[in-house]
Amino acid sequence: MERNEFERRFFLARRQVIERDFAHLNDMQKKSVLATEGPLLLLAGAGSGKTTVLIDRIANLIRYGRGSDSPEVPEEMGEAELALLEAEAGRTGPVPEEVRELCALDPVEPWRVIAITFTNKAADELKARLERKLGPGAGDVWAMTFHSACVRILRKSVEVLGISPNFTIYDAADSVAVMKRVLRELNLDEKQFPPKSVLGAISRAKDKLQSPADFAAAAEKGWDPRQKYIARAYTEYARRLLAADALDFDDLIYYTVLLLRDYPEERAYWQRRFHYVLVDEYQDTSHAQYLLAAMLAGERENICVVGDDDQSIYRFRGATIENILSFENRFKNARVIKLEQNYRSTGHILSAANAVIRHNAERRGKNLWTSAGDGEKLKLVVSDGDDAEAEFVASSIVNAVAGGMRWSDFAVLYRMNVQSNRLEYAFKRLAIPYKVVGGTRFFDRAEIKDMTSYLAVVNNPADDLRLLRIINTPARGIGDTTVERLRALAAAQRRPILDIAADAGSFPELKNAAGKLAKFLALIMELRTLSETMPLEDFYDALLEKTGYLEALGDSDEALARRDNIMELKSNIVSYAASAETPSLAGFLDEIALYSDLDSVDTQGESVILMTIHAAKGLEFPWVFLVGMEENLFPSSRSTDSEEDLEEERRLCYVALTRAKRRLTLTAARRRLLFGHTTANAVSRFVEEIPDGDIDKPADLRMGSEGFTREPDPEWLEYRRREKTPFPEAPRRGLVGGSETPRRGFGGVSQGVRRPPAEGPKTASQSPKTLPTLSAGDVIRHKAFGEGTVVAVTSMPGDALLTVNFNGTQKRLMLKAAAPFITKK
DNA sequence: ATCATAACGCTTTTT
DNA sequence: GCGTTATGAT
Repeated sequence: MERNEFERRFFLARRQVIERDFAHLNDMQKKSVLATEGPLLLLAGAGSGKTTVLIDRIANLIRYGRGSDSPEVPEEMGEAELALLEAEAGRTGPVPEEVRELCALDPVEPWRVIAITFTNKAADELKARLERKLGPGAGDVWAMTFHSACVRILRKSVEVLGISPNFTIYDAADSVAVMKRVLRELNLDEKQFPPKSVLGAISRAKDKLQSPADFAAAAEKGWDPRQKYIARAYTEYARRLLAADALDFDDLIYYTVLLLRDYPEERAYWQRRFHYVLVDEYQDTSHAQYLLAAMLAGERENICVVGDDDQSIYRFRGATIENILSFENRFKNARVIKLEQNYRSTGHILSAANAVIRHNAERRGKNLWTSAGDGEKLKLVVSDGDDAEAEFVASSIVNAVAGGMRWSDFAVLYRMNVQSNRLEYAFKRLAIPYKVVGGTRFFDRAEIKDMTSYLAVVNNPADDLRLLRIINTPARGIGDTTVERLRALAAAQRRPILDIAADAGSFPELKNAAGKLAKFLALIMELRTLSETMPLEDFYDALLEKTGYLEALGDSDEALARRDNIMELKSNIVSYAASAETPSLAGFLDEIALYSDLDSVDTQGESVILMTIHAAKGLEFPWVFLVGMEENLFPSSRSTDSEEDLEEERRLCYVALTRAKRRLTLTAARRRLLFGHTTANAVSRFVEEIPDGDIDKPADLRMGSEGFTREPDPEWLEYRRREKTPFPEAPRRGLVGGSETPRRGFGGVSQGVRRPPAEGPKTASQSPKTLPTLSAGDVIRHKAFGEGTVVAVTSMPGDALLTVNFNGTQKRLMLKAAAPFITKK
């Protein structure tokens, strides 16, 4: 046989054998996994098995190297090996180890693979699934966010830029705090120069790799005088951060790009290190992030980016679809593969999502399809007010749980965090276990910021921002005047504040405070020493003790909550110390800077999840409620006058719709209390964009006539069974049977407005049901919680608070709200 | 220095 | 409507 012919056949057979390992994938997915070499753009629709592809791709690299994609055949391979491969090619099932070895062509060491994701959540999932697939060796793959990857690179290499490798990371709140001080110092009015928008301008500048000097030069040439002031703010902001050895989020990317661009040895080092670069959520990357990925890939150009232009929802913070749209221009021989088969949702859901997104002009075009069947139509439910909307959602969930679903099967998605309030209120009344993701963050709480500021100062005494926060917390007699003098001296001498404090004796204006400053300094120094000798969690205890923070809190109710939070931080430290390879104070600080509590969402836990649509990206739920489908809310009023903004909102809607696996309920309220005013908005245009064939909605939207959710239907039970989730018991007829309405407010019951009575259910709302009379000791049966004993009844105006013991766990229920779900035994 | 109240402003989404 | 911050009083 000619060597040419031999090699052709060998390559073919090898590829077929390798394919056996990925037989569970569809053709497009397989192609994506096997195309290991060169630039690859993967357009992966929602629910198209993108993560699976990413995992298998990495598995393929590690197992077979270039084997599936390169025609190269090792010299030593001969006819015997070919015969073996060709025989194996015809078979199915897992490939025997010795055959695998024949197929491998420079298998890739795990640490040569970097998979960059956008969120920690995604990175963690990637890591976990890689580990499951490949075993512990997978731990060496760099699966992390852009920001974490940059921290790791910078910790090793940043010194050439003249920045300390022990730099501190400033989060968004820190940045704002610094900027406020900068603006005050520059005498810039915060109204004319809102800190956040100045920071936004700086952020955009860094994305374009503009230094303060570059920015100032551009501002000089430009026509907008404001830019010159912003340039000054940028200069001073950057100066302060550098003086404090601090980098903000953007700096992490910015400096890494500078490092790779301007330092050939560093570039060479990192390019030699990584042979394969993968970027997830590519549609959400910024220009600088694209540069970073491209530079890491280097001339090898083994760069695989995965994204969905229809799911780009972070344009407002610098993400640019341009990256996706122009990938093939930048990488000339790029391959492009579309993944359009959806494994998540049923037909009507996908059809609705496709229909909505089709209204966007700026996109590559893609159509999701499924073989799962049509499933259920979506449903639109219009309530009178936001309170009724929330109650509808809450009672639907209780009903469904009574019918065998689990709390964790549900997600309630909304546009803005403030919308969670109403929902929470309704959920509390019905004692529904729920979790709100996002909103006020744990690490943003004052007492937590205090504690982390101590940790930050101990770790980096030059961190003036954090130092100022704690220098007099708890009060130790270092007042505003002293602090002001310290700051003035520090600014004048370009020295850290703590340095000045240490030198207090030599400044006459600090004479009065010298004693107190010395004490404070001694405290910090002592803590520093302790931090070097003690395990992290013990050090934290020592910190609490030496600072006297807890005592200073007092013992009010609020203080108790704060204590709880402080102990919660401790458990954070403990679990960090347990999981990190080499736990350190610096490592812990990195972690809390880059991780939000968004990352700890467990969709496993037995709770309903409430979150913004943004936070839901990448997640899926059997039943999704998408609330607040009203004009001015979604799409947000700020986005309706620009076509680009509107398209981003529509993509957001697309993301929301594609979160649902089986059932999707949209809700809108005729009146809503928003920003202090009652507003009445039309139903969202996005709802109108859903074909009638895919959604059930009231014939006359303004009138409303929808009923109340029934018990889950047999289809659901079947689905649950398929998912192998145990059923508590078969649904039974409770008090809320059929289409009974548990509370007023649904079904278009008007509130004193001249509106024709709705044709919907009206029984309960028109003649209020007599509330069951209950007293302590009564045994009741709750639709969702089962049997329980009433422990206490506290009467309240027009209602009563029940404390009920359900099988050992106590729940508090409002009688009126819970009545429809309760039967007295 | 600490507390209370008033005023304010902020209402998109977050690594 | 909310929470945060600025201001003033004790």
